[in-house]
Amino acid sequence: MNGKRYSRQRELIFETLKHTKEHPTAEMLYQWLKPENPSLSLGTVYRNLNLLADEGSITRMAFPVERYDANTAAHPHFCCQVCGSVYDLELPYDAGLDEQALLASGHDVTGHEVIFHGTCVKCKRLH
Amino acid sequence: MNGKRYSRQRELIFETLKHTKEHPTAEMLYQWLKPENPSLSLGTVYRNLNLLADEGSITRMAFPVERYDANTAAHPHFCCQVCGSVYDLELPYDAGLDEQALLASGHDVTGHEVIFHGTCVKCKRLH
DNA sequence: TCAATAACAGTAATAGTTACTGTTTAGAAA
DNA sequence: TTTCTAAACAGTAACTATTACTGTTATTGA
Repeated sequence: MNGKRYSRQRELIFETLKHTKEHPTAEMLYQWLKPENPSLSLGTVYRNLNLLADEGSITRMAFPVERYDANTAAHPHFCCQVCGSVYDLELPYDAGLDEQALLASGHDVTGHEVIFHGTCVKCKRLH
Repeated sequence: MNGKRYSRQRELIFETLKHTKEHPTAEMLYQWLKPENPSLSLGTVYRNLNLLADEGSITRMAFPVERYDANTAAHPHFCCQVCGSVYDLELPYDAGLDEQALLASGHDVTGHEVIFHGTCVKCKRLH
C-alpha cells in the first residue's frame, strides 16, 4: 500500500537526464521541459531530482555552500556526509593527472580538485 | 593613487582562515569573529573572501549550484571556468585512492570525486 | 593636516532551494 | 469498473546563501 508510485514527471526528468551530457541544473531541466510540459512545476523538478539522487539513480555534484581555505597549495579534501565537516588530506597532488585530462579532452586544464566523501572519524565514534 | 588599501577586517579574516583547519563558510567566519568585533558585517566577510580568493591568497571550494548526472558510474568532470559548462572525462576511476585516503585520515571513505578546471575547447576557440 | 576614495556597516535585493496548501491522479481494493 | 486513499502534483510562500546598494568611516598620498 505504501510505496513509490509511477510519475510521468519523474520519468520525464530521468529520461532527459539520461540523454544529455550537459550535467544540467534543476533550473536548466525545468527550462528544457517547460515548453512541452507547460504545467510542470520547478518544485517538482527539485523534488524528483532529490528522490532520484537519494535512491541512487542519478548523482548530485556539488558542495551545498562555498567554503574557503587559506592553504592554497593543491591538496585533496574529505567531506563528511554526516556532519558536513571538511578536512584536509595529506595526500600528494598528482600533477600528471592534469596532463592526462588534457590529452583525453582537449580542454585547457589548469588544475583539479579531489573530494573524498564518507563518514568522518568523529561521526563514526558518535554514530 | 589607485590601489588596494589596508583593512583591519581583511587582515582579521585572512589570519583567522590561516589558523583554522575547518574550511569555514563565510557565515562561520562571521559567527566566529562577530563576538570580538561587534561592528563586523557579513557583507564585509563575503567581499573580503572574494577579494582574497581573486588575488589567490585563499582558495574557493565549490560549484556555484548543484548539477545532476544520470551516469552514476564514477567518472571525473571538467568544469569550464569561462562558460561554466561541465563535461565528462574519459579517465579511469582510481579506486586505490580511496584506500590511500582511509590510511592517511582514518575516515570511512566511500568514494571520491575529481573535478578538473580550466578553459574548455569551445571557449578556447571563441577566446 | 586634509582631501579623495577604498573599505566599511547596515540593509535591500537576488538566486537557488525547500516547505506548505489545496488539487489531481496512480493504483489497490471493493 | 468504480471508489477511495495517499503519493505526487502545481502554484506559491518561505528560507538560505550571496551580492548589490547607500550613506558613513578611515587609509593614505599630497
